[in-house]
Amino acid sequence: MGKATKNRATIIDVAKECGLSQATVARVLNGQTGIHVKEITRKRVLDAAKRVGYQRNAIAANFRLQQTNTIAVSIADITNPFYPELVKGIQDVARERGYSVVQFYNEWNPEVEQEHFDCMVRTRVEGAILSPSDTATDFCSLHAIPFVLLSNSEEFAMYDTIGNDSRSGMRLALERLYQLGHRRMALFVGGSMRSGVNWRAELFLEFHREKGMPVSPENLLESDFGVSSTSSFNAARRIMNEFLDRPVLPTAIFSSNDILALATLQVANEKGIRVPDRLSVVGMDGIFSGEVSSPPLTTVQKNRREIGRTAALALLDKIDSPHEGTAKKQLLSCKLIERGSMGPVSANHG
Amino acid sequence: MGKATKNRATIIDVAKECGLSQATVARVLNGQTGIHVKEITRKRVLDAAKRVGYQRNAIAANFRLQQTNTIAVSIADITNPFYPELVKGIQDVARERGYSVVQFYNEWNPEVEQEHFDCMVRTRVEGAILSPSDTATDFCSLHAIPFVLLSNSEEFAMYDTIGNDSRSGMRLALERLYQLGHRRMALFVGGSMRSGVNWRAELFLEFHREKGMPVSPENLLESDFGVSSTSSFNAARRIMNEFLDRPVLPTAIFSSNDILALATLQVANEKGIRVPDRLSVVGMDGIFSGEVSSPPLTTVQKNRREIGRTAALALLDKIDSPHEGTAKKQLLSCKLIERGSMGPVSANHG
DNA sequence: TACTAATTTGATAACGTTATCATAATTTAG
DNA sequence: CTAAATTATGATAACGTTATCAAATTAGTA
Repeated sequence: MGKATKNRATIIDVAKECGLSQATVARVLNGQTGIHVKEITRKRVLDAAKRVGYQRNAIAANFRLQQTNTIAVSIADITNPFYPELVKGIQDVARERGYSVVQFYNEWNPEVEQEHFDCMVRTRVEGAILSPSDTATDFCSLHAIPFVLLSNSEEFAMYDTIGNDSRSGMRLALERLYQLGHRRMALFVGGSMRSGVNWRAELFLEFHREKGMPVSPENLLESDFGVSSTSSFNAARRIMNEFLDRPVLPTAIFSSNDILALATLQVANEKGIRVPDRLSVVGMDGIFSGEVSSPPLTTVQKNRREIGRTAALALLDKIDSPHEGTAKKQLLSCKLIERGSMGPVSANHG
Repeated sequence: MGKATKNRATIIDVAKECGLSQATVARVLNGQTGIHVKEITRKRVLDAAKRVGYQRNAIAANFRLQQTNTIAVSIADITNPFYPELVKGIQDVARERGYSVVQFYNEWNPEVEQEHFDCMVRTRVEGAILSPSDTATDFCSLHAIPFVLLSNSEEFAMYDTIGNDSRSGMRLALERLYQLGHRRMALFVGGSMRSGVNWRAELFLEFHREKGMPVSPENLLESDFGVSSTSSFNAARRIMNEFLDRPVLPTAIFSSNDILALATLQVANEKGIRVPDRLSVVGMDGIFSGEVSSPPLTTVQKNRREIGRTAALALLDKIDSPHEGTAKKQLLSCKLIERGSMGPVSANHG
């Protein structure tokens, strides 16, 4: 019962209604371009279609054409504030080009992710945009369906990837902090399953070497990876609650994402450590929460909408011409958004 | 070129491979329950399927069965922090029950919304969860597709709706503020296209009448509706920038959503109006940004995940048994989450 | 007019699956 | 050791659309 076995009007019903063949009706209603049909019969068909309430059965059409006009998006978690904008960018481009988008959320679970891949194959999506749940994610079950990855990790060098140039973005922030007089900085990274954690630390150390600044190891902070924004945030708070009690603090903390930075900000506020007067806080991503914090968060903004758009365009290109030689890697540049949480080093910095 | 005309193995290929009829193969691979097939032939089929790399063609199956196992979700904007949680709740339930979810974002545009409805009909989704872009939204193009609405507005009394009991939630907050000694409160509402704006004001006034408190009209604030969170936020900031300069301020401001409240909080912080000592700020929704603000935002939390789950369950019920008499209305209760932005009225309140 | 060329319509075969019915193989009972 | 009951397999008709080809109509030209 209740199955969608509604007797909806088909092309044949329309044909009967207007006394023409179903071929003609089909031509009028869904006709490929450059097909001849008399104006008067067109009208006959259209009227009849309206009378019987015809609505094209897309399942049948897709089946006949062996195509779905659908692309898949696989991400870990739509409630992670990073993704909605990205998904929107994808949707925008896809709809423009007549594609539907179906989303899969794997909750960082590789098994679920694999199930999703199988589902993509079964449902014959025509392409996929994947944010791998893990560096070890195996794409071979996707067979012949074209896909691009959302990643800036080296691990996936053999695939087409779209990501942000986080390295340059991070340098941008560090340079600006240096320029503002900061000489004692901390790095706060979140353990992520996906990316090799350490390039940030390397870059941080390298930057300090270049500038001839020493780095105290206790200024390299790492927080647990959380399955949700809230849990990441709370983990980061715990770290900062301890760290900010130390007698000698850095003048600036760069965090590998905004959630860590917001936790830093909140704890600093609670402890009466004035931001940015005594501590500059810089994040990365550019999520909405950073706009509404007090003070607003300075951050290395990733243009998430643009990543989505770019990924979708790359995928659609690939669908249209699957030949391709080498893996293409696109790195979108980041932008430093200077807001109230960053300032020059002032006299009262110990 | 590039169309997904991959020659993927079909049931017939498997049949050839193992020397059995396609009927038998079909029985093994996708068989309905309670069908007899010898264990040895089952194995023959399974092996052959693996050899040729058979993956069921879901388009063909859907076509044959005239069903899609898909439900649609129509919302305005996934980047609005209210929705991702809700969508996740829907996805959870849907996947549990074997349904896929396809999402539509109408950007508050009723024409786009109608296009989406048409698309749902064409693609034969088996049900829809709709967050109407407007009180005037017309659902008749959905024909025989079962749907439920996400709304707590009276306007849609004739349909099945799932929403939050925002009225009770708001009372919860006002009562608590009263209990904390607040006698001079302001109401800050965002102009929304969807809901009759005024029930909040009515409730606010009614509450004050009950308690025998006067209401100064200048404490009824309204902000423009923004198409994005950022624009809502900025509009609210403008209002508050002016309002908080007045000589005599309320001791508490209740906002109809968290974004307005966060704008209030930020402007108050900028102006050195200490929250909650001199001003208590209470929001509504329970978005993530409220957890990470300084101080954290007290808010009337809507359990968005639960709304999603409830809506999905209601819809799937409706799909399974479409008889139904009267429209069912479910109002989920809200919860007051007390965080740092609310406190008792203190001596230093003018 | 008659004959070709262009245009317009109609009949029909796929697409890959599931479900129905018929047939073949096997078991059970008398 | 048959007849009936059960179990296992096969042949085939849908589902609604699009695309191919053939047929019919109209227009164009000598």
